[in-house]
Amino acid sequence: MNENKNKGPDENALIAERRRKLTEMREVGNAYPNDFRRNALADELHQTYGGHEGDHLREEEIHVKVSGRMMVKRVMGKASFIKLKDRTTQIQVRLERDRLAEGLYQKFKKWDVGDILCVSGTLFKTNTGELTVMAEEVTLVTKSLRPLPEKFHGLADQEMRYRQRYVDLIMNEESRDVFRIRSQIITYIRAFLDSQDFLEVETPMMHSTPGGAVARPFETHHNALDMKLFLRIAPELFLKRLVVGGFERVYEINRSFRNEGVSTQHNPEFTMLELYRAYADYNDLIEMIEALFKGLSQSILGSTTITYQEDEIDFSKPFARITVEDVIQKFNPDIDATRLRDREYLAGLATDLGVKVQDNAGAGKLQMEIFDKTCETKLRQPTFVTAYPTEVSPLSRRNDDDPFLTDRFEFFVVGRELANGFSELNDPEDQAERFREQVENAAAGDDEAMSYDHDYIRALEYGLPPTAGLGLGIDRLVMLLTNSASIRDVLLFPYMRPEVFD
RNA sequence: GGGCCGUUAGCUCAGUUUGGUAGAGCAACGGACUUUUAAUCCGUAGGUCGAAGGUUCGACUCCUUCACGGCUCACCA
Repeated sequence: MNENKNKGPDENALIAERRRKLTEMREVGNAYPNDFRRNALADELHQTYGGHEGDHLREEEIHVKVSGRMMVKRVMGKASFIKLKDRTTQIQVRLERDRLAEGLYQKFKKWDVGDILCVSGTLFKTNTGELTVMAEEVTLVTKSLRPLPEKFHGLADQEMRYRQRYVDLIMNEESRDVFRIRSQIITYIRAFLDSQDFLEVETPMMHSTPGGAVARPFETHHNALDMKLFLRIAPELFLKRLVVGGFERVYEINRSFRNEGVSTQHNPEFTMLELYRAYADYNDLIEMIEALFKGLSQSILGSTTITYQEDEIDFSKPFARITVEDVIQKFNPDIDATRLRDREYLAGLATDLGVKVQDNAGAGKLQMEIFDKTCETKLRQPTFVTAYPTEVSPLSRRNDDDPFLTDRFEFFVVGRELANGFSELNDPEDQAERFREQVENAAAGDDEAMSYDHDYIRALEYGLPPTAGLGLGIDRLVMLLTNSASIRDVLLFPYMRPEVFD
């Protein structure tokens, strides 16, 4: 038996048996060779030779070198079938004792499902027409010490799928597909923006003043400088500094961090697209989002209609647009439309809905409470809600005709917010005033209120051109396009409480 | 944070209602088998039933607390 220090957690008899096999391999040579180079991937072989007649293939004598993890092993006496899985898909291999070097077949029979093999051989087709490699040489290049989950059901345990994503990815092709699509979505977004002359940038993730969103930040500490730092809650204020600097079109596909609850739609760290475009307003962004979503669904899923859980979503029609006050009326038909900005009236409605009304909440804040309670989940089809109250939009440009409102929208699909955008507030004096209000709110106990960012005001004083900007939740977008019910299904390593190893 | 549900062999699951000391399939181990497709056939081994207490002659089963997870409500994004 091996020494204790070499053992991983959860050692059991199955692992011990495989460890014993590894020890035997070490005794007769290099147990972890790395000198084999394949010359074909499984899906290339299926595409190129899958249509060939079996007799034809025999005559062609096509030699290939493949490698991958052994997912299936069927030993039938002096011959066996196995399946190797590479990054594309699986390819079957047949091993016959009498075609292999002396004693090799006996060694192979001790290998386990999960081991990583390299095979050289010739293509042929089985009686049932499956493209298969007849092995001439076979090498075990990585011994797998841990047994894989059961082949038919795969890995079903949700907790283990998230904690040990590597096992989930080995076993569940649907899970691999989700992350392939995630990558395609991000690639598509980059191409979409790059083609419009946007510059991709990276801005700090550690902020001395958190800002750009309404949320509690994570705090950390810089030892050498002995100072408090915050993980960013949004890159917004840095990106707008870049527009001041003359990068008129910028974007960042960013990881941001918010110290809030965890749910099927919230992870402490999440990915967002933020983009800023000078000489544009929020209507231009609405058009961009509409074009982006139509292009994405067509390109990624091959259709402009998609199924998400219980909903059929149609991206082909023009997306709906409605103002906050109109949508509140639509879903609250008994409301008194003449009192939509009457704080006392709204406070009463909010209280009836179970909202704890804060003393410093104005009509705008209360409108949003009512919206969240009565409207949000009903916005199933793609909808832009516009004209958000200034009170809840401290970075948005005030509407020219109605100072109660800003030129802002949020984008909803399947009852969830996917994006938030607005014409940027580029009046430094108005912005300074809004920051002061936020500071007052913080003093009054609002622990999500923004801080006063002096350097950001200074940047605005140099002059931010008229600009529009938006944030788009990438994780929620991926959920939508992969029909995933939980944000954890689209995050490779979602946040989990630490596992206890004893 | 509240509510509901779950945690049994490496994996997928029975067993809990009605307490009597744990089962199957796959995987493993030994054997048979040269075209399988969740291969098949014979045999063997594998579990302090999430943890700790309690009730009981006796607890996987009933009760309490805790841990982790899922769904959901609240809060938010």
